[in-house]
Amino acid sequence: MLKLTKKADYGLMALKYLAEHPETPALSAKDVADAYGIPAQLLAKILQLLTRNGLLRSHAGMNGGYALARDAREISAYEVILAIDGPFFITSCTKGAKSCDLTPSCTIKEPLARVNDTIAGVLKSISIQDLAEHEQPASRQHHAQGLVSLTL
Amino acid sequence: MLKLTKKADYGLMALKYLAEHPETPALSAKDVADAYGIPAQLLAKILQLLTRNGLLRSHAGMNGGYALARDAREISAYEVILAIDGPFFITSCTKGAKSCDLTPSCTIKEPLARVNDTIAGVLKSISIQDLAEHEQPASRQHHAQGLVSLTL
DNA sequence: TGAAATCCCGACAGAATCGGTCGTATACTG
DNA sequence: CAGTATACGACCGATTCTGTCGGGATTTCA
Repeated sequence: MLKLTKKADYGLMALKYLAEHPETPALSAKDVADAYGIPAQLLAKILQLLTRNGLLRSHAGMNGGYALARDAREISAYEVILAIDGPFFITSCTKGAKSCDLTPSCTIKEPLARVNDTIAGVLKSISIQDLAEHEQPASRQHHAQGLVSLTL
Repeated sequence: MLKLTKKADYGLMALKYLAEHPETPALSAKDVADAYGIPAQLLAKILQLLTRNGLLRSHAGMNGGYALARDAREISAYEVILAIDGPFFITSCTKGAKSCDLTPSCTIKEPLARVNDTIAGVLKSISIQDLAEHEQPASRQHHAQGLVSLTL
């Protein structure tokens, strides 16, 4: 659990790819899809989503394609994920400010909301630029206490 | 996206409930389920999972039920989620140390692995105790730079 | 010993979500 | 006008998730 959808992954990969090719004025969905072996039509839809949300600029016609709408430093992973997967919230009962569906139960959500915020914060702190040069963003100081990634 | 399954939610709620009732030697799955309006049989399975993973101790027979296997302070949200949902990883292609399926593509995962570690760290830092007394754990110093939870 | 309470666990069905495809319409280029 | 490309809705198959059922084992207690 707690994983990104493939779509979000694809989206991040695509933006990264665009960030790595600043010389070309635009890259088509197919170009990017081929570069990574991603289903082209699927990626196309994802890029359209990103365009709708203002992260990309698109241009139809020959030599058209997509380009970053802003500097790669100004686009966060958070925005990308939000644009593609919609608003996320770590808790399953997510009716905005509303409490849990029927039961007055989920007293658990206040603490988890802070976890959610923390995650969002980390995601916001990661830019496409950071992905492109894949090494420590170094701007981050939370090298997370020891973590050897238990993930089993 | 990026949300816990209901099972994990239920599991956390149940542990919290147990932590809040230290006087009783054991609570049955039904007791907890009724307290929150959770499907009893489903919760039963979840509690069994937690027992198998050493987070709970169970006792059959009349007046049997479940109790925390350790102090609430010594059980982290991370363990609970791990026990219920299995190992998670934020990236979708998660073949352990292996890289992405076919394509040599996912250069995106190294940075995201660090995000994953950060999330895991936060989750590890939250104990059932923290959930029970639902206020700032205060042990956390990353009050996450400003975050107003954009989650839309 | 027998009944009741309770945990244990595998199998399964319905629903939701996700991944991916198709078809068509629209826009731009030359 | 022809070709390239985006835009977008509909749809389907696969997986995952939620919840239920049924049968079994263990403990308590009368």
